[in-house]
Amino acid sequence: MPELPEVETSKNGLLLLIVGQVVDAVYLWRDNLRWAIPTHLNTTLARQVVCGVGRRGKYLLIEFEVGILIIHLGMSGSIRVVNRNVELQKHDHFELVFENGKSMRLNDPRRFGAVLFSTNGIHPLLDNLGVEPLEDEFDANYLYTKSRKKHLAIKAFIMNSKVVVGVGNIYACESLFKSRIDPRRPAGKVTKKCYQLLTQNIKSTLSEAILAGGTTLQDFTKIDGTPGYFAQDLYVYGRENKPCFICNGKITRITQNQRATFYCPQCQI
DNA sequence: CTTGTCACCTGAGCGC
DNA sequence: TGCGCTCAGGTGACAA
Repeated sequence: MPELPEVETSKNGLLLLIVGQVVDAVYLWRDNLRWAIPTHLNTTLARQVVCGVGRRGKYLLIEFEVGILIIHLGMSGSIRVVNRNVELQKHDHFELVFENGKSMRLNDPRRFGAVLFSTNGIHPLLDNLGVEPLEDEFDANYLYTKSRKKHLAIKAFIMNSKVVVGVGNIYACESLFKSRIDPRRPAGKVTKKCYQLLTQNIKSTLSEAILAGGTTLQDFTKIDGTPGYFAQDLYVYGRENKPCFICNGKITRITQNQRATFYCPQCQI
């Protein structure tokens, strides 16, 4: 579910709601998600003040003086901030209760997400991550240089978090469509001119999705539990056999690396 | 090193 | 209603 815009949407919500708040209690409603949740968090974070909320790729970073709480939403995770007396929902796995009576809850049905902790600001999962797509260093030259001699498909290339973080299945499909690039093209054969288009379209697609509050297909909700509205702006994702908005041809669905790819065979070459 | 596949897990939707 | 099947926003670990 959550790609970069969804994580950014969650981050922005948390910035408003939990920065400056003091942790009253930490609840681990189960001991693991994708990995074990550090059991010491209830003592480590007690009485700690949230000093900031950040994001690296699709990782949410909740900053304390004693370290950083690292949260990943996996495929089906979402975060809500509610009053602490609100009843727990099914799949609420982790909870930070604050002294102001609010509670931040991580809900994740499929449990591909993660809750981790770093005392020194570094973590193996955050090492070796590629550039942020909305930063200036992510440009045509970067992708062009990185892709030379690569034989894998352009779609897999831009979804590789060691190249650029935060571009998931939806936005990869959408950005390639807007750039009129066939998702199957070998990354190493894509011209710099095409990469110019592609980097611009990745940036604009992600930015617009952030403004719309992310894409809600099934699980994702914003901090207040309401859905994002970017789904109504999708050109190809989930539109198999529907007419292309540009040429009226049929949107096609193929499988690449066991992930669905949607594209227009007429427009994308 | 590069590329592709599997695994992790629950739930929705569909055909029968 | 219910069963069995397919599919779903991610990504680390491993195989070839």
